Amino acid sequence: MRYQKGHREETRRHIIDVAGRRFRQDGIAAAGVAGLMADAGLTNGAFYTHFESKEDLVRQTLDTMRAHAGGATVQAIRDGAPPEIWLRRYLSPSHRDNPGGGCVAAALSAEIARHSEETRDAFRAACEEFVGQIADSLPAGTPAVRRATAQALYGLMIGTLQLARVIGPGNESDAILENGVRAGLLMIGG
Amino acid sequence: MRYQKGHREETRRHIIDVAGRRFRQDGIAAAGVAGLMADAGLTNGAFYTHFESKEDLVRQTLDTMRAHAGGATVQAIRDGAPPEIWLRRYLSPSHRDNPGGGCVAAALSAEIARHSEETRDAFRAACEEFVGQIADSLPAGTPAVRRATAQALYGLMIGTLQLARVIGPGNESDAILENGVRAGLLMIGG
DNA sequence: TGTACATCAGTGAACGCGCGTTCACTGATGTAC
DNA sequence: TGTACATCAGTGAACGCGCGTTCACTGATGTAC
Repeated sequence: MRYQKGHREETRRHIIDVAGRRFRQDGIAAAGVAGLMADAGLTNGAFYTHFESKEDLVRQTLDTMRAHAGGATVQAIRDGAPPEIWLRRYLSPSHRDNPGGGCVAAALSAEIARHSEETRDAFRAACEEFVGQIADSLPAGTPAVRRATAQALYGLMIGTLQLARVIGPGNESDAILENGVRAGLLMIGG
Repeated sequence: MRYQKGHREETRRHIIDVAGRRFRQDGIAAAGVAGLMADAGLTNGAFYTHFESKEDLVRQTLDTMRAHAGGATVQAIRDGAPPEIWLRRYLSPSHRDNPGGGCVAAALSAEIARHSEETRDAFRAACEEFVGQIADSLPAGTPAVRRATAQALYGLMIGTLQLARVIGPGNESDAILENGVRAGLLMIGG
């Protein structure tokens, strides 16, 4: 078969899309190339016509996610939702139980910290973009103060979501999330 | 050779000690059994006279760490240091640059969230003990309020340290840590 | 006291397996003449 | 218009490697008689 124009690029994006989901869900190391390609409806051999290596895919995946570092939360922020809304959305049971479509940092920061400088740079860019969006969404303060608050808020969000994920679905975990929301609002308000 | 009494138990503890360090430094999946045993001065075969499986070692390592979940920070808390001291110690460049001797949650929470329920239970126990110690160290509030604050504070600490680790040593990373300290103190004060 | 056997922590080679990566090949379509 | 070759996305078997795990064996010491 011969393919219509743009097919190759579409396939590349599709592989990245599948990889982004699997990486966040299972971890980078645990998501194998052959499995990713099978998920994408292809065989393992085709992988290397699109990417130099698995590490190249990781970097490209992080680059692509720049604008989606916070998962669905970033959309809420873009839509101009107030902090209470997107904070609750980030620290929700739904986000906790679906890491595959969620925040990259909450799912992968510790693992990526052990990758190459190049990969970490791609991750950092994604995080900084998200922090910037949080800062823009904050109601008050100088740019510097808002950025500082946004950064700490992001740390709180990541750490709290991870704790909730380790504990797993249930009342105790829900309480930790709710607790994080309140602490976050306090950080914004104070 | 024959070994003196308690030798076996000492060896077991030594393997756990080495594993705890390597797990936090390289991740659980990346730390292989043969490598761990070589680090402990033994050969791979002896591993299974001490542990049922690698997962068994992971669980036992987490159990052993119950009282050390926050790394060196927990000692400062026990010594009765005020929050500013141990918070600064947790969110320090030294802790950022030495995950092997540091907080288990900051290094492994995302990875452990993908392990079995049994392993996650051991991790949760370690975390709860640490949160309890943080709560006891807080200056004011009812037990429930202090516990809630301690939990959110722990989330902030974990997430902030991870962000600093991904960025790596440098001014930007140091600023994130300092920023986290200030946000944490604000959470305690407010 | 001397001898035969049991115990026990550890050795190191081997197992099957899945990983990331390579490569000869396929087959449909485009292009040159 | 017909034919020969180039292009290109993808196939699928194979590569070496390190993983977790197993197992026959070692060698020093304890114990029974």
